[in-house]
Amino acid sequence: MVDQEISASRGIERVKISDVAVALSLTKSTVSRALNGYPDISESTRLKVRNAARRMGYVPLSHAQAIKTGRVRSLGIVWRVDSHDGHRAFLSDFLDGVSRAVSAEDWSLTVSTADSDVAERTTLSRLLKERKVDGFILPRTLADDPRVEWLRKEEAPFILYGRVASERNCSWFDFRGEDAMRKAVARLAELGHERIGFVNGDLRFNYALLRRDGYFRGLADAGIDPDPGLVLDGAMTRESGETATRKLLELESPPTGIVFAQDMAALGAYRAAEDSGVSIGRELSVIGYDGVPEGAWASPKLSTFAVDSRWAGQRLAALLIDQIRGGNPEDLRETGEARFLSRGSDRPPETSGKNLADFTNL
Amino acid sequence: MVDQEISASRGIERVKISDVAVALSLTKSTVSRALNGYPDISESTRLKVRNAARRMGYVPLSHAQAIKTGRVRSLGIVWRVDSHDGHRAFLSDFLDGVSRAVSAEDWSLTVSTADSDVAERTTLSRLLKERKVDGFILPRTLADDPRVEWLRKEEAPFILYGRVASERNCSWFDFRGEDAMRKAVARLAELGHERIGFVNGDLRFNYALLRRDGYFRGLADAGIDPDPGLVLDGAMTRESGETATRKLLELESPPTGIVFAQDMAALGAYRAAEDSGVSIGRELSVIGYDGVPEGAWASPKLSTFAVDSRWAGQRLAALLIDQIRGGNPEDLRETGEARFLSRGSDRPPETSGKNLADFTNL
DNA sequence: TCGCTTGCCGAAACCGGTTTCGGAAAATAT
DNA sequence: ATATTTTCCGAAACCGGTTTCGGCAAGCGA
Repeated sequence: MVDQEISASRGIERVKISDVAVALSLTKSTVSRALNGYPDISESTRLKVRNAARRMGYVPLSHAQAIKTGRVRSLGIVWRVDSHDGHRAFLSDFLDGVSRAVSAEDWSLTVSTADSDVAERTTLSRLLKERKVDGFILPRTLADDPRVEWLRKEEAPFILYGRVASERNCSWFDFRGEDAMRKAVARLAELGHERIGFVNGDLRFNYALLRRDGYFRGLADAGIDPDPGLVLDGAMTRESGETATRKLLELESPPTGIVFAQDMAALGAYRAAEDSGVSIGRELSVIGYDGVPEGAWASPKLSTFAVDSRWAGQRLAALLIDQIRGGNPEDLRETGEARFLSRGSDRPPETSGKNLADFTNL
Repeated sequence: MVDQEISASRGIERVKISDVAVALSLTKSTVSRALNGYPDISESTRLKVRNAARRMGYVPLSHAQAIKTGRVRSLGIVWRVDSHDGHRAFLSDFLDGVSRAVSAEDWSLTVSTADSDVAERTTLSRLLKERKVDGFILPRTLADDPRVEWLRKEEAPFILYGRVASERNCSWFDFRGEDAMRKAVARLAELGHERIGFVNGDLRFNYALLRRDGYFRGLADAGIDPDPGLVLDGAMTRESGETATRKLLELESPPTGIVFAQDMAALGAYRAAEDSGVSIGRELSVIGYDGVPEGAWASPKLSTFAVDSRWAGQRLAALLIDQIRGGNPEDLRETGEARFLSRGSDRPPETSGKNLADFTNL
C-alpha cells in the first residue's frame, strides 16, 4: 500500500471519527475502542478500523480526546533566562532530546521562559490550571527546591533534571558530576599535581554540593590534605571564573591545577592566566565540566567532562511520560556519566620553578 | 481584595464553569458569555461573574474551549538542529521573546525539533492534524521555501522569520541584514579600505541573497568596483569562515577588510589570520553580523551588527496571533534594524606595507 | 435441548466548555 | 394604554472524542 501522503487537510473538511465509523458501518464507539486497543474488539475489526483510519487520514484531535481523558499528551518546561549564559549552549541539544522522546510517543512539548522565581511559579500554575500540560520537566534543581513541594501539593507529575536532598517520592535524571570531579582530581594527582584548586558554581544548586563532595573525595583518594584556601564557589560565567582564577593565582603558594565545576568558568581562567603570564597547560592545568563547544576553540583546548544534554532531555521526557502513565516516581530515577575529553589543558606540573623555590624558602 | 493565591488545585476538585454558575444562580452559558465579552450581558452581571470567577479560582480548560472554538491558543515552532551551531546561541533569547508575547495573550508555545526536511514536514503535519497548535513560526527562511506553499495549501496560519521572494499572502518579521552589510562596507570604505571582501552564508537562505545585495550596494555607494574574486559564500561556521578567510588572504592582492554575513564565520577568520601572521584590526579589518556573545571574548573584540533575537521572537509571535485572529497577513510584516557594535576589529588599513610594494612592482 | 458463559459490538451518557435560539421583562415608541 | 423594540438571560444543541452499560449471538458444558 502506498504511504499516506503527508497532508493535514484543514480547510478541506477534516476526517473525524464518525466519518471512519460510517465508512465501515460501525459506531464511533467501536472505532474509538479499536484504535485505543480495548480488549473487547475482535482482531479482524481492529485491523479493518486501523487500515481505514490510515487510509482516510484520520487523526484524533488531541484536545477532543483530552476533554474526556484529562490528558493532553504534552510535557511542559519552564526555562530560566535570568541566570548566567552557562547553560544556554545546551538548550538546543536538550530540547532536541526532549522533543525526540516526546514525539516518539506522539506527545508534544510546551516551552515557556521565566526570569524570576515568581514568574516561574506563575507560569507553572497557569500551564497546570489551563491544563496545557500533563507534567513538568524541572531544570536547574536547587538543593532545597520549593518547586518540588509546591508541585507535590498540586499533585502534578514532574521530574527533576538534577537530584534533591529530600528524596521522598520524586523522580529525576542527572549526570553524576561528583564522579567527574573525583576523577578530575585523580587525574591531576596522577599527573603529579599536589596543590589542586576547585572553583565551584553557586552552592544553592544541588549539583554544586555534589561536585564539591566529589572534589574532596578525589583529594582523599589521592592522599592529599584539603586546603580550604584553594576552594572557591559562585563561578558560573567567564567573568567570575576569571576573577576566581586570579585569586587563586595570587595566593602565596598557588595551585598548579584547578578543577572547575563549569566550563564557562574554566574558560575565564584562560584570560586570567594570560594576564598573569601563566600559560595554561604548561604552568597551570585546568579541567572543566560540561563540554561546551567553545572549549574546543580555546588554546590549548579545554580538557573537560562532557555532558550529553540530548540524552538527558530524552531520558527526562521518557521517564516523565512513564510516570504520568502511572509509574511509581521512585522507580523512575536515572543517572548518567560525563565523558572525559582529554585535550590540551591538563598536563604534568612544571617541576623546576618558582613554586619549588618558594617552598624551600619556608 | 487579597490576591488570589497561586494554586492550581488539581487533585482537590477543580472549579469548573458550572460551579461558578451555580454559585451565582446563573447558567453556565451566561457565565461563559460574560467571561468572553459577549455584548448581550449586562455590565453588572459581567462584573459579578468576573469577580466570582477570580475569587473561586476558575480557569477554563484550554482543550475544553478548543473543542468548540477550534482554537487551542498555542503557537508552534519546529527548530532545525541539523545545521551549523550558528544560531544556537540565539535560541534562548528567541524563545524568551516568543514566550513573552505568547504569555501576554494567555497563549502557549509548542516546540519541536527536526533534523531534516522530511522530519520537519512530518512534525508540522502532525502538530497541525492533532491540532496542537493554531499556527507556526518558521525560522530559517529559504529563498524559495517549500514550507510556504505547503502550509498555504493546508490553510494553516504561519509567519516567517525572514522574507521570501514570492511575497503573495504571507507575513514575516526580519532584520534588514542588507542594510547592515551596506553600512559595513561604507564603514570600511570610510576608514580607507579599498579592497573589501565579503564572506557570505549559504545562498539557499534568503538572507544571504539580501546581504549580498547590500554588500554590492555598499561598494557602489563608495564608488568601488566590485571584484568577484573577493566574494565567497557558504561560510556559516568557524571552520568554514577560517578556510574562506585563508583563501582571501592567499590572493595576490588580498583584501584589507572583510565583511562577514555571520559572526561565527568572522570568528573563524581570527584563527586564519593568526596562522598567516596577520593581525586582526591592524592588518585585516573584520566586521561581522549577528552579535554572538563569543564576539566579545575574541581579541580584538569583534565589531559586528547585533541582532535582537528576543525582539524578533516577540514580534513574530504577536504578529502571528494577530493573523490567527483574522488579521490580513500582508498587513503583518515588520522589519528591524541590526545595531552596530563598534569594537576592535575594524580600523583604518595600514598604508605602508607589502601590498603597496606589490602594486608598484606590477 | 437448555442454561450459562464469552465474545463482540451498539446505544447512550459524558467530558467542560461555547454558541445559537427564543422568550420574558423592561424600555421605548405610538 | 397598547404596540414595538431592546435588553438580558435561560434552555438546549453542539463540538469530537471516550467510556460505561447492556444485549445479541455464538460457543460451551451438562
